[in-house]
Amino acid sequence: MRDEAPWLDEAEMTTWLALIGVVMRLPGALEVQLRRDADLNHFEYSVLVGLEHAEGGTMRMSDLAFLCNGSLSRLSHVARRLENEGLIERFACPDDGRSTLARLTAPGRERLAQAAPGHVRLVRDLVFDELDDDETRQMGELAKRILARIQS
Amino acid sequence: MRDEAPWLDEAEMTTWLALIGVVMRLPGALEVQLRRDADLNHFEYSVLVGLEHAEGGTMRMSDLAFLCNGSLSRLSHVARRLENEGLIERFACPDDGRSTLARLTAPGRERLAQAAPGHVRLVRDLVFDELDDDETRQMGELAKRILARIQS
DNA sequence: CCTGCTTCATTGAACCTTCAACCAACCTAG
DNA sequence: CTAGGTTGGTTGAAGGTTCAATGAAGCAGG
Repeated sequence: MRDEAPWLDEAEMTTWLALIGVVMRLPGALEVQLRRDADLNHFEYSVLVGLEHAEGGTMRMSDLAFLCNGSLSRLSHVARRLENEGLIERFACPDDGRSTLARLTAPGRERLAQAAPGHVRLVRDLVFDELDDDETRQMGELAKRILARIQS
Repeated sequence: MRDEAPWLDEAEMTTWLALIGVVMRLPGALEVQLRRDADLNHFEYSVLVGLEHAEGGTMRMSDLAFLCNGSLSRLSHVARRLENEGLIERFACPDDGRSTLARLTAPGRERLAQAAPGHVRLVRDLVFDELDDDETRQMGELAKRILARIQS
């Protein structure tokens, strides 16, 4: 309850409405394409992408959850679904008995290949085709600083 | 399947990871405060705020759904909950028999007053304390242009 | 005026996420 | 070595969102 301005000024409000608009609508826009092309939602897609970029297609559940911006519980449920579909597999970590490792399977890579081209095209359509190089850098820097605050 | 670069370049990827990070994590961060201070989720809060800013605290369901960046179906479910709690009321539109109007009640305003100070403080903490005036304007402009593409 | 199309809104079922409880493995101070 | 705390992960239940179906009301052409 420190002495702060009671609400946002006009410039801040304009920015906030645009930002929250993107935040609320972007996931839905992405999921339409992912569902259509590969029957995945955005979180499932990011799990598969996360594993694809990892050494040996393998990552600890905790690290994967953080990378995908989701809770461990959420990942655990999603991993069960993905495992039942054969897109990933899980096994105990040899180094730490508490940890579980998740690995991308060959069918998982295939599914990713189904989704990726359309996904990239959409991301370009919605974001990068609108921004020049300098604006892209600018947006990245600002988002990164805001993200750092959210994560802290 | 037009001839496009197969994936994002490094600058684009950096920007995308930061942006999607904000998109995935911001709602959760906001909801912690709203749930604690007023037992609302972010969508419910934005519904109440939308009505508060409207003439006579009243708005058509469709317009409200668009303003809140949600589907009409989602709003319909949420409106039922809010109405059961007495925070809003719904009634037929006199001008158009298809439309329903939603109005903010006095208890709704009270609930909003419970949530708002903490919400503003949090929005400042996460976003505007990190940005100077020029960056705020910059972010607003970029987000607005991206949002326009998502909405189209 | 009546037929078919579109808009506005609600509903139930399926699905997904969150929350809290739980358990096992690790770590560390005494 | 062991009791207590921390970390990593899973689970079931509760709650929220999406999707498709439904229906009422408006509108436009013949």
